[in-house]
Amino acid sequence: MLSKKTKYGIKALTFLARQNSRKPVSIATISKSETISVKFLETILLTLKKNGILGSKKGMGGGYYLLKEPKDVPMTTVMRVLEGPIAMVPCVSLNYYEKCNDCPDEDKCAVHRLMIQIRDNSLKVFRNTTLEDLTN
Amino acid sequence: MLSKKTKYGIKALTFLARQNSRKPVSIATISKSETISVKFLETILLTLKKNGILGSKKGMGGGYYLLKEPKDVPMTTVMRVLEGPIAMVPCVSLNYYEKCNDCPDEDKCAVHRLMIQIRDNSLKVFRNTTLEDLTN
DNA sequence: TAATATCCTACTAACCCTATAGGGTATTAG
DNA sequence: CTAATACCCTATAGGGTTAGTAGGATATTA
Repeated sequence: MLSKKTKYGIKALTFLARQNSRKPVSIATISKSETISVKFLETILLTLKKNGILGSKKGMGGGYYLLKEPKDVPMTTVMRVLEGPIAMVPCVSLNYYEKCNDCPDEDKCAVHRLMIQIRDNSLKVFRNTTLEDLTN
Repeated sequence: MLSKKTKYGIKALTFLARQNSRKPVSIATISKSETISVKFLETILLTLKKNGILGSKKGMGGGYYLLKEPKDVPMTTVMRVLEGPIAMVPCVSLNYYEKCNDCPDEDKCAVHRLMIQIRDNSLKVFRNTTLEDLTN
């Protein structure tokens, strides 16, 4: 299941990507437009900022803005920041690999081989989709 | 993330699929071979039975066995029984559809359109993979 | 009748997710 | 200089799910 955090995060990013200019947009504005709790959205945008996807400006006229052009933000990056690993099991994760404590031989593990296929397909989609693609 | 329940379930099913005969195999036997807690495995096999994937026999020489040939058990069925919906969000689920309370127009929702692609790719893999494929 | 093995429900401890609270800090306008 | 705006940051609470356990009931076989 996709977390609300990720869902809201993607919606907010898409909203920002749709803006004509890259001027800061306040949390309140995004919150209203996308029907997301202000406080919850605040924490989400903060993690997007800490992970180099958004920039911010404080004070009057401040808000959040994209650091890159929407076409240069692949969904792999967004998903990893918000949702964590793209793989369904740690033993097939590229960025967060972890060995299973059961399972002596990964190559012979049915779950392992099945989940590699799922991971590869998901990766293909996320890699080939940018924020720009989501604005249409 | 794939739940342990699903992971163990798939391993147990694969173990059963690898048997030459369709004679009952006891929980204890599967438990030892796959390093899964007996009690936990018990509940998993029970749900597989209740959902028509496994049959069982009580008493001495009893155990669980596949009701169909491995090649006739697609992973879509297994995943839905153990893990639930294949889709990452209810609004793109075929079997467990649910409308989002935010989001007035699904066709215009970025998350919706992205997750349909993920669902379609996962479905393709699960549909084209049977228990037999996992035994190799 | 004793041994084997599934059946079934309930329970608990741990963990994660969602959301909120409450104050701190930087910036801008007047 | 001051007030208003809006982000920054940490902590926490409540609810839900997951992983695993307990303990007895029931059916089958030898």
